[in-house]
Amino acid sequence: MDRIEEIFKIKDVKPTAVRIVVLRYLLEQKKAQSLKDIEVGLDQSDRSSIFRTLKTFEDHKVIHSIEDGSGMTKYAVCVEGCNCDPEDLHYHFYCTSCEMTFCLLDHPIPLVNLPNNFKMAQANMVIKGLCDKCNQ
Amino acid sequence: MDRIEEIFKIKDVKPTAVRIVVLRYLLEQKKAQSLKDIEVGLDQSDRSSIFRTLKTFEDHKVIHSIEDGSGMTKYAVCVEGCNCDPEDLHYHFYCTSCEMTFCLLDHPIPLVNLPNNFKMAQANMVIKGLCDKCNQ
DNA sequence: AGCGATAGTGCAACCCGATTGCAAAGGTTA
DNA sequence: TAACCTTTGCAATCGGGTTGCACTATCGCT
Ligand SMILES: [Mn+2]
Ligand SMILES: [Mn+2]
Ligand SMILES: [Zn+2]
Ligand SMILES: [Zn+2]
Repeated sequence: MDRIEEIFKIKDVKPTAVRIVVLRYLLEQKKAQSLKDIEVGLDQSDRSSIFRTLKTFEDHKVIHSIEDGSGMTKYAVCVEGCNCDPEDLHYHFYCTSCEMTFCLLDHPIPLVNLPNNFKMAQANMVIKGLCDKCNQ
Repeated sequence: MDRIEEIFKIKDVKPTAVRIVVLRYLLEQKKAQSLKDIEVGLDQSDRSSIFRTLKTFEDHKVIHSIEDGSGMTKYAVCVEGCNCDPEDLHYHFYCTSCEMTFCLLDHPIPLVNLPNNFKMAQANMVIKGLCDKCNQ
């Protein structure tokens, strides 16, 4: 069973035509993708179908979304075993020059001592600056 | 000299009618405000004027913006001495129940060891969950 | 296989926060 | 005062995101 089939099975998502091409596309990318990126990258699928696919994927923790401040939500495939719990979260890096957004997969976010009685459920942690390519 | 005059002077912003009411309004708030929040809170100033005022304030580090994932950028007045450098940044908390966004002023963000040659300039760190009021 | 129920897709329209063009109003300077 | 620059208000526009709806594919059952 290949990676894509496996993900659909583990995350309990029915594999459909659009879902398969979107997931395959996302798995090929090195940077997080916006809805527009995916639409352009696939060039035949409908935007609203991709949109609903992304919602489904996010609900089932196939992907996670990143608010990088660019105005477009970005999406990236979750790593194996990720359940999108606080301990699964990682930093993201947004390069203000090339406008790429990366998952810093080996940079888990630290536990933050919140004020009394505050309860953390998720987090969106984005570091902005210059990536290695742009920082010459 | 009161706080408002002082801020305009220190941050080198010319105090104009709209700027004065916007800054005064922001200083009164306990939670970060969206453009819409400010427009409603002031109820006579024009949205685009407020918008441009916020841009001016942000450029001059009078306020900082927060992308909390709600779809509306939020703004909060910087504390005295803040220069919006990495060491001045703090976590934010977005309550998914009451939809309020707070500055966690006494929670500075930690230094992150970025991959080789990456350079951090800014950050947008938002923790999401339930605030003390909503976490009953 | 046949049939009704359910889920997914494509298209077009809409929503709404953000942004801009432009002319009027205000302020500054010589 | 006259020329100039800045700020403001209004209306229009942009663009990402979202939704209604009809059509199609798939599923569950007989
Ligand atoms: Mn990620
Ligand atoms: Mn803040
Ligand atoms: Zn870059
Ligand atoms: Zn709350």
